[in-house]
Amino acid sequence: MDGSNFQITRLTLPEAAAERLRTLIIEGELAPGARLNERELSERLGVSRTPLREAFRMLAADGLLVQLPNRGAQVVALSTDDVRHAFEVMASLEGLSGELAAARVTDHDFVELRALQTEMEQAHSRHDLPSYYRVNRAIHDRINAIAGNPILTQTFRTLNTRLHALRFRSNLVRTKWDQAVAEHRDMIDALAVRDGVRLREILVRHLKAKLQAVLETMEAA
Amino acid sequence: MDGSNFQITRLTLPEAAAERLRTLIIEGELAPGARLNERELSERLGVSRTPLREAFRMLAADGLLVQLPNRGAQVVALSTDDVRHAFEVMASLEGLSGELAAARVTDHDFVELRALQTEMEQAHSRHDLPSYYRVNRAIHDRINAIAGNPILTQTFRTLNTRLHALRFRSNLVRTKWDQAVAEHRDMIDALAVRDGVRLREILVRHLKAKLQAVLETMEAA
DNA sequence: CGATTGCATTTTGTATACAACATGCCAAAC
DNA sequence: GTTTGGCATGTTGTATACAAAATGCAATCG
Repeated sequence: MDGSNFQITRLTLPEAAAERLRTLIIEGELAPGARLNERELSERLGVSRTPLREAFRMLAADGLLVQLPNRGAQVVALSTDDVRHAFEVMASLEGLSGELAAARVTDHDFVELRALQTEMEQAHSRHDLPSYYRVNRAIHDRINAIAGNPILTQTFRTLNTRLHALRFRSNLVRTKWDQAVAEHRDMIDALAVRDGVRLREILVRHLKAKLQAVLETMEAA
Repeated sequence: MDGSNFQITRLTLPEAAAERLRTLIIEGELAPGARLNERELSERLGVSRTPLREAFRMLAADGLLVQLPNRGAQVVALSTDDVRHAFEVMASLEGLSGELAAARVTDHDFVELRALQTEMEQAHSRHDLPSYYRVNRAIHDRINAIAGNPILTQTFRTLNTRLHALRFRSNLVRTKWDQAVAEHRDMIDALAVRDGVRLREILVRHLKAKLQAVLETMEAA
């Protein structure tokens, strides 16, 4: 990785449509359970029905839509059980990710992670939630990258995308936030001594806590 | 579940096309790396290009095809690293599956598994490889079902489908086969005493052995 | 009054014509 | 001789017309 990436990426029309729909779903513009009328949507997006249908298929593969034969597509409505199941799998994958990362982490990676950790603590003390989420994601992505298993990364990302449709961010109580930051400190420490087993444990526990927070948010709504 | 299922399932045209393509890929009729010409394939399948394209999108989501913009679809060619990575993730998921299954297994499940185990041993002593594979798969599916996490099942199935494109079955050396059967016995034993940790270990080890066998087959070819 | 059947309307599914793009070849320029 | 530009050809991408299926409503029958 040398950082210089000159590749220009033109999105294909179906990709662009899928991208747009994805944000519409995640931002709640298209509510869970909503039926998507092809003609209407194609007009709203300024795209004909053919590429829109391909976008539907992509989003269905992501688990963001379900397609019923002859009855079109609708936005998935996740049950609390779905969320529990997804987190169960994600915890396992994060654990694996941590174990692999501990085995492969380089000093250079470590410097980067420390920097991110500092950034996170600053966001925390500033009560800057958006920055916190951004850095949080960056740290987890970084660990995932260090693990060096693209299939793991992709599998995890897919599950994560599904859950994003919940928009559970926003209400994070103080004590949980403090705890999460502390857990991140522990993660970096475990990585520093390359203790894969401990890192796995921390990550699994971390996700369990997150699941609880998400379930509480869901119940509130 | 009452067993009586009257639902008739008509596959949609894209689904049917995808199904057909899937077997063509798995059976090697469409070789890894092969480019799929839309017009030609649509004629061979007796389907127009529109549903065929939707089938492409589904298979691309499964990871069986890659789609390059304006350059069509081609069958993925898995590298040994891809296989290693996939197995790494699958081992983790199987482990989780075992852990969950041990916590939830009922006596009735257990009777079924014992029956399958007996069937497997018979196939083994008959040197009946096809039956062995069938029962093997049934056992793993059963454990997965007992685990009771549909998202886990689906995630696992997706990864498994990708690997099936390799067609690594066939040459299984005697010692490995003996070992695999013994491992299955251990699995059932671990389930019997609901020892999730041990079941996890066995499953992870089991998959590691399978990976070795697959890599050897790949190198031979 | 309730259930059922047929019809009208809406919506999705498929085929196909046309547009945009990629690719390979050849000629011209340097 | 190598590179560049233009053209011809084939292949993918998109829009749209038409077919098939579902849905809602009203009329009819019990």
